[in-house]
Amino acid sequence: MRGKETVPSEGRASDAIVEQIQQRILSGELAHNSPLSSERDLMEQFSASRTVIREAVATLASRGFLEARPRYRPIVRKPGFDTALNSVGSVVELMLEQPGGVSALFQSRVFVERGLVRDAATSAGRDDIAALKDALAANKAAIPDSESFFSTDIDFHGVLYNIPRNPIFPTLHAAYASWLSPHWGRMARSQERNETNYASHEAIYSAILERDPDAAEAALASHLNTAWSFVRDSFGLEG
Amino acid sequence: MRGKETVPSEGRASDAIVEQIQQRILSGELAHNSPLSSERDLMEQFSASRTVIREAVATLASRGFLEARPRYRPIVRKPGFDTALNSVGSVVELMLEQPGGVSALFQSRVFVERGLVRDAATSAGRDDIAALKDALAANKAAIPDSESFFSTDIDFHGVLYNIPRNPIFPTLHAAYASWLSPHWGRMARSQERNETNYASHEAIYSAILERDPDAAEAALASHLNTAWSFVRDSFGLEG
DNA sequence: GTGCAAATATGGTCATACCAAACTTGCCTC
DNA sequence: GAGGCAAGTTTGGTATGACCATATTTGCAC
Repeated sequence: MRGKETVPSEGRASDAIVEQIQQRILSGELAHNSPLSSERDLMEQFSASRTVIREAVATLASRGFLEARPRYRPIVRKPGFDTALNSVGSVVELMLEQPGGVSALFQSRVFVERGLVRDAATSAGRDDIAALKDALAANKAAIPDSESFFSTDIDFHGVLYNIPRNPIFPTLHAAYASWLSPHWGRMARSQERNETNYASHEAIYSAILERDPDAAEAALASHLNTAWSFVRDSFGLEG
Repeated sequence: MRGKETVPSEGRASDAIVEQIQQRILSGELAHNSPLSSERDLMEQFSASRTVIREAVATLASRGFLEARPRYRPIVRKPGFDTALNSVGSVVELMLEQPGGVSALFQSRVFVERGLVRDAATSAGRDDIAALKDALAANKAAIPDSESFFSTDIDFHGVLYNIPRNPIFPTLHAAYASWLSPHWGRMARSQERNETNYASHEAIYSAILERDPDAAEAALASHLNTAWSFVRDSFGLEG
């Protein structure tokens, strides 16, 4: 007998398998970073055809539970907040190519960071302040080297995202960094600009130290909007 | 001859097909909401096996370019910002099941809306105010009916997300609504609580009218935090 | 023209086969 | 015994062909 009786009721046969494997990953039964069993093994385990197994694996991979490089064994990945961002990445990049896309994303970042510095000014703890101070110092030291200035710049802003003690924010920061960097990276750099940017960071820091939310927000908005207009003009973007 | 010579060089055969179809969708050659050609047609068009075609379709579906219900023809979807959020959905839901997940997400919402009402207070236009007023009136009228109060409540907050004129925000609002509703939905409702919530909305509206960002922010924070503590206590959540 | 039943097209699954690249084994050299 | 290399084996990627159940279309009857 060929084409065996197909289960008539349910939707997809692979769904059940996806569910089971997903549970095993979440429960730790399948360890993080360990390779998945071979497709032919899984066929036996679930008594399903290879077609279905492959479909299940593909689904899990698209959800971030497996990392499946073209010709290698899939690797088990226990997903975290970063996985979520990774899975949107491709779609977001398309959005960014549409008119106004980069601008919209950047403006949302400005919005978020305005809130972050306000909160920092009103409620940053001793350790937060210390972290900001360190990041600022590193940024200052990097002024001569545009490459590392770029990275310490990102780090300085990153400190702000840590202050809420909410894991969503650092993830968000990583997302902004990875999505916006491609555009920033193409921007001309100069020590002069580095100095300007450093001065802005210092102004933000000072306002936070002085517990002045309005000043902090204003300094940050001015800083980012200046940077934005520079990037925008660097290669004809809208907004 | 069976298993014809497989292209040795490239990684996945389906990738090229995915790319082409994706382009046709983005260019509009394949219209939004139109059904995709049948798999057997696509086999001819791309001279590929059904295996590869199906894999390509599955990939496109997972990226949100196609909506593939179990037994129907895939439907072409030109992705927008909402597609992106939709594709994170499954991962986010897992995050929410982890300790502190719901709390973290909700606190991020409070953060965003605090910023939104501040901006509304400083820069809402005539039409924004009108929209808020309408939403508020609808909310008031719905006080006796908890079901529609819930929905007009969401709408009222939604108006705030429209004010920045940035397509990311309405999308974000939809995301919050869909991710948090499952938890809200289980909360006990009463006309009394509806009245309390309505009063909060009115307070927010008034503060915006009076162009008082601090009052607006305070009113919103108080409103959401009260609601949160109510939900939290309703079924033992942390945070 | 409308309604419904038969015919057909289509997506979902199974089984089998073959290739090329990845991985394992084991022998051979230094 | 450590290291390297070649043969052998496993595994993922793809192609075919077949069959089921359901969606969709066709076509006849009223």
